[in-house]
Amino acid sequence: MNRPKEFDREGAVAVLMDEIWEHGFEACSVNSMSDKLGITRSSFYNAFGSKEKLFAEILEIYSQSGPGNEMFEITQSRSVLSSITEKLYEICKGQEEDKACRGCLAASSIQELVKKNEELEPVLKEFFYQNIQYFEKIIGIAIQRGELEDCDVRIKALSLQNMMIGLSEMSKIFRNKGELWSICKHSLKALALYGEFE
Amino acid sequence: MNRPKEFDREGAVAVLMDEIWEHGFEACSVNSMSDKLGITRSSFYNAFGSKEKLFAEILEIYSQSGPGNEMFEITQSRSVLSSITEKLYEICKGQEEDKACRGCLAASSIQELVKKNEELEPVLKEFFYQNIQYFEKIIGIAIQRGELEDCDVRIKALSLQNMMIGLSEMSKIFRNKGELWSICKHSLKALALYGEFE
DNA sequence: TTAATATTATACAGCGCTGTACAAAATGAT
DNA sequence: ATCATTTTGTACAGCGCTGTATAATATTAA
Repeated sequence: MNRPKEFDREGAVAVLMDEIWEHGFEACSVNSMSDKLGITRSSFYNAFGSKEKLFAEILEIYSQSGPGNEMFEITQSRSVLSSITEKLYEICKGQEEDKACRGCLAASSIQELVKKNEELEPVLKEFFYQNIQYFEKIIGIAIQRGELEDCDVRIKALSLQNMMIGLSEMSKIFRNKGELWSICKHSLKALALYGEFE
Repeated sequence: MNRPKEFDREGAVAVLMDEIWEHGFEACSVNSMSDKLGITRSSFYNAFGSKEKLFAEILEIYSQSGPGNEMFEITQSRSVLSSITEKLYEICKGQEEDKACRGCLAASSIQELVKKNEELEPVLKEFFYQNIQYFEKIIGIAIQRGELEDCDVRIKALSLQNMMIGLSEMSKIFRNKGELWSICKHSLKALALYGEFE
């Protein structure tokens, strides 16, 4: 009934996520992204609506696949703190090995979007609000299970988020092998959120 | 012997620091900055050489006046941890009150410069390296004075830096009154770097 | 007054980007 | 085969930005 798309939309979104992750939201023009995909700007606007709508879509995917909800794999049998610690270990290793120094997509976008993009600022904030809600939830579970002393759950969650955003940026500057994980490990222990794993 | 400048260079640098701090390095074009000062681009290039040289100059001033060396006022009579804590309290309060959500100039510039600006990347890194050196120094003093248990000074310094960079970005997202300081206080206590003040 | 010097003004030629508007092409249902 | 629909191609008109080059201007020492 209609002319079919000549490109794979899902694959395109993945490509553009990498582009924006690496070069940043502002540096990625509609022009350059269209070129990257080998399509025209017409097709871009037709498929994604706008750069903003595309980014919102990408952030949604990022929050499902990367960090975000169900970031830590919490199970009945496994220690919450170990789950947190292992995931952060993986993140540290990943960032140390990332030659492009991309850090966390959401954290890196704060500077470019807050107070600079009316449409995307609330989208990005919502991402972090949900993240914190999730952190609060699992920290609550850790307390219930007796893995963690009773404490202000929100402040603990925010402190963890704070540390993780810090890591994202630190990973771009301090590139000594193993150092990022040392910082993370020390900070987790300090926050009483460290658990041995494996 | 020569035609005098028709503008105050020192004042101009201060104005441009505010511009870049608020809008970011990339968003500030030579055009817009020249307009802001009411001078032509010729005069801009003549006075500052390039955007990059200007930024390096600004960062130098920032490191002397804002954070950076001698950030914490360490004296013989005063507790090192109290000095750290008080300074961070001031930073938190300042960021909470900052309507423009500017955060830390250096931290905010990481995303825009690392892997994106060959000339400024090393300048920005040097800023953080010096910062860490300074942190190591004062943490060493704290240990000497018995204010802090013996520990890996570098990791402690990096963890502090990590937390501070986190705060810079968190301050743009989480704007509840007093929350930033709560995070900071909790994290400082966790790192054993908290000291009462006043 | 003149010459030397530095600042400021004007202009150039080119680049990439924006969003839209309209035409062309490709498909499937009727 | 035609029609409706959607995607894709081409073009428009305008904007801001870049760095340099050359000319005009203002100052002061000689």
